[in-house]
Amino acid sequence: MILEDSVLEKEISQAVIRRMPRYYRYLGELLDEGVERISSGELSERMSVTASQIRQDLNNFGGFGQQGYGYNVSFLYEEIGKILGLDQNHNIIIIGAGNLGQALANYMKFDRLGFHTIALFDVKEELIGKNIRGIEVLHVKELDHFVKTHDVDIAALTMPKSSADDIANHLVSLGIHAIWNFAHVDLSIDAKDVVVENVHLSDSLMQLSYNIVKNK
Amino acid sequence: MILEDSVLEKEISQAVIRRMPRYYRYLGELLDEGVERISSGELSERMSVTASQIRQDLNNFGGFGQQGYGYNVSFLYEEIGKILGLDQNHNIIIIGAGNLGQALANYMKFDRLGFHTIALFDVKEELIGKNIRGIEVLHVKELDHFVKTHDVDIAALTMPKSSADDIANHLVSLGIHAIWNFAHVDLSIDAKDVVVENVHLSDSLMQLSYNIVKNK
DNA sequence: TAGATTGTTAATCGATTAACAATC
DNA sequence: TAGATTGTTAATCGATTAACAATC
Repeated sequence: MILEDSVLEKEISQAVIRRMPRYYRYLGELLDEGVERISSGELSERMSVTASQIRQDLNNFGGFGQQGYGYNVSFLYEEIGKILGLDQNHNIIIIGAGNLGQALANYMKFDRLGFHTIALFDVKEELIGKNIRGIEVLHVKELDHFVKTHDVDIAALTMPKSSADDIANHLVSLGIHAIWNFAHVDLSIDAKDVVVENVHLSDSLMQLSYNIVKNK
Repeated sequence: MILEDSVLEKEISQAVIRRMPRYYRYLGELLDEGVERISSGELSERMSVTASQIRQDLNNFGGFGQQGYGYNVSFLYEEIGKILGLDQNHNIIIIGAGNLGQALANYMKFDRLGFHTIALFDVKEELIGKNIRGIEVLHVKELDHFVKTHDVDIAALTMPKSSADDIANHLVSLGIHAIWNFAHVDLSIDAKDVVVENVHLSDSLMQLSYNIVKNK
C-alpha cells in the first residue's frame, strides 16, 4: 500500500511549481476583467509561454479544462489556489523587525492570500513593543514561549546573517517546519522535513548586474 | 566580422548565471577562512552540487583552474566578481520609499558589492526630505530632472503595482536600461535593450506554501 | 616522475515543444 | 454535426552528469 502510493505519486518538478504562482496571478487578472473562460492558446499569448507548456503544467495536477471549450477562469483560479495551499491559513512570525521585517508585516497582500503575520521578534530594545498594523514586536527571549503557545506555520528570517543559522536550527527544534529565509546565507538544517525558501536579494542584484554588463 | 562575433559568442544560460552569485558567496567564505586553493571536488561537497557542474559552469567563462592543483580561491573570487560586473559601480534609485524601499537603501552589503543607492522617490509628503544613511527621499516630480543630471544605472521599483508599469516605461524613456522590480506584476516594456530582474515576494511565499502542503 | 585535478567531450537525464487522437 | 481545444504521447532540445585525455 505504502509502496503503491509512493510509486504512483509522481514528483512534480520545482520548475513547474515556480510557474504556478504566475498562472495564479494572470488568472486573477482575468477574473478581475470579468473573463469567464480562456483557452491555453489565448493564455499562452498573454503570458508569453507556449500553450503546450500551460497544458502540460496543469495536467500535472489533473484535467481542469474541457475539450472544445478551454478552461473556466474562476474554477482554474480556485484549483491553483488549492494546489498552492492558499485555501488554508498560514501563520507567520518574523525574526528581525528592521525595515525588511516591517515591510513584510505591512504587506496586506499576503493576508489576502491567507498568510497572516502574528508577531515580529527582535533584540533591539527600541523596537520592542512597537506595533505594526496591530502586530507586536516582541523580544527574542519570548520566542520559545510564543511558539509553544501559538500556531506558527512559517518563520521568516530577516535578521543579519550571523545569527540566521542558529536561530533557524532553534526554530526547527521548536517544531517549525517552514522557513522563509532572507538572510544572505544558505542555512544548514539537518532535519529532513523542513522546507526552506530562500530570497537572496544580493544574488538577485548580481544577476541583474550580469545582464547589464552583458547588454552593453 | 560582426557575423563571426555573433557566431563565436555562445549565449550563457540563465541557469548558469543564477548559480554564479552562489559560487561567489562560497568563495568569499573560503577567503575569510584563509583557504588559498580549492578543487572542484571539495567545493562540490561544501555546496552540495556536482564537481562536474562546477567545472562546466566555470568553463563557460574561461579556464580559471590548473590541472593537478585546483582553483586559486582569491583569483577565482575576483574573476567571478568581474563576470557579475562587481568590478564596476552601479548607481541605484529606488522608486517607493516605504519600508521595503528603505530596507534596500539600508543594506550596506549592496554598497560593498558596488551598488550604491543615490536617491529614493515617493509621492507621500511625509516621506519627502527624509534621510536614510545620507540618502535623501525626493518627490517623484523631481525624478526626470534627477535622472537627467545623474548617472543612474538601476531603478528599483518598490511602489504599489498599480503604478509600476507606467513608472517603468517612463524610466525607460528617460534612458534607464535596468529595472529591479519588486512590484507584483510582470512589467510590459517593449524596448528590447532593457533588462528586468523580478523579485516577486508573494510568488516566493506561494512556492513555500506549496512545499509545506506537499510535506504534510 | 607520479598523482591530482582540470578542461572538455560524450552519455544521460529531464524539461520543453510539437503533434494528434480523444472528446466536448 | 463540425469546430475547437483539451489531455497525452512522441520528438526535440537543453542542461546535467560521467568519463577521460590533457597537463600541471
